[in-house]
Amino acid sequence: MSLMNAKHYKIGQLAKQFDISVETLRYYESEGLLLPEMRSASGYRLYGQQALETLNFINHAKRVGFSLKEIKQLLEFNLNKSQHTCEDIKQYTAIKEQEIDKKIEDYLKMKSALNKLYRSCCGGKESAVYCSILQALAAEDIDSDIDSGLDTKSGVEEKSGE
Amino acid sequence: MSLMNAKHYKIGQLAKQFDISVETLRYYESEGLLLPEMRSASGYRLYGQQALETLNFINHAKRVGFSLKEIKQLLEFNLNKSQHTCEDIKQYTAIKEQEIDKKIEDYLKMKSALNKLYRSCCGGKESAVYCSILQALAAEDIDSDIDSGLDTKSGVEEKSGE
DNA sequence: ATAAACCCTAAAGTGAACTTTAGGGTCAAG
DNA sequence: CTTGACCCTAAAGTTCACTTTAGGGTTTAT
Repeated sequence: MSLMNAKHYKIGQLAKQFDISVETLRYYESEGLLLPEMRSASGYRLYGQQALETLNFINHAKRVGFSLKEIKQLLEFNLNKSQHTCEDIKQYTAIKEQEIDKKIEDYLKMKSALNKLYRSCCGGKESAVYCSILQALAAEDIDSDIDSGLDTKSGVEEKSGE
Repeated sequence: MSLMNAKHYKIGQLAKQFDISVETLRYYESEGLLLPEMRSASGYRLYGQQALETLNFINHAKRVGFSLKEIKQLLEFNLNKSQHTCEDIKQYTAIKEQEIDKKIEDYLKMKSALNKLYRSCCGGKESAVYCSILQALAAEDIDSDIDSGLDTKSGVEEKSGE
């Protein structure tokens, strides 16, 4: 019953297997994502099969864009599968997908604006005095939402002395 | 000569014009991006026309994805246009575009992997015990690069006591 | 003249995911 | 028996772009 002859890994061995740092593993522990199965007499962390699976799960979840906080939640889902529905889990990924869509959209906008700048410039060896990139960045109307009150709003009149 | 009757804005007025916080303006100053033209007798920051232009430049540059550090560099380019070439400036935007391309690529990969998970799941009200999303995240081979040495590497043998 | 609205500085906090530092035990090899 | 590789903890630092806090002057309207 208390006989266990399963493999156990010290933190450095686990780190090497997954190509991450031991500090990261300790950090994951501090965040409640990956607890060692036990400690040796001298206090060394000993990880078992479960740790390999958890770490694998963490890596996969990271790869699809989940934050550590979200991964913690997903690990809980996975641990208590029976308490949750497919609907819940699917919804969780749907929300993440929307977030990622938003980022893609934002970056695509940036890329397009940036590429417009890029194409506008000759890129030659002449001085940038008339560089159209700098001109465009300095222009007041790439996107006009700053033209309210520039002429009419109150300003502080500065009279020579002061 | 020392007679100047240009408009000057106090920090709160400038903040309102650009719809940002006064703290942000002070932060930009601390980062060397936006210096007030002068100070009033009581130490209030007074911004002039130049500040409006700089802030406008900052906003445009932010919108296309430049960091504040990079914007500082761009402002320097803009200030000393004649010292730089179109080639330099164009190169600067090209590098940024590559970075953004990389991000888009990364996020597209995430989206695709995530969507694959999404589509695999029935999303029903039944328990998640066999949820294919959780199964996929727990699987060891979504992307096989962790199969080296799992069976052969050294492990710590743990014998009942200890 | 007083209260509200505004301004100032310096320093610390935020969040994410780690990394680094400092100081100190443990274990295997030679 | 000591050296080097490995492990431990607690706490602070990193990056980015701000925000918040604390404590205190100034200006404006009434």
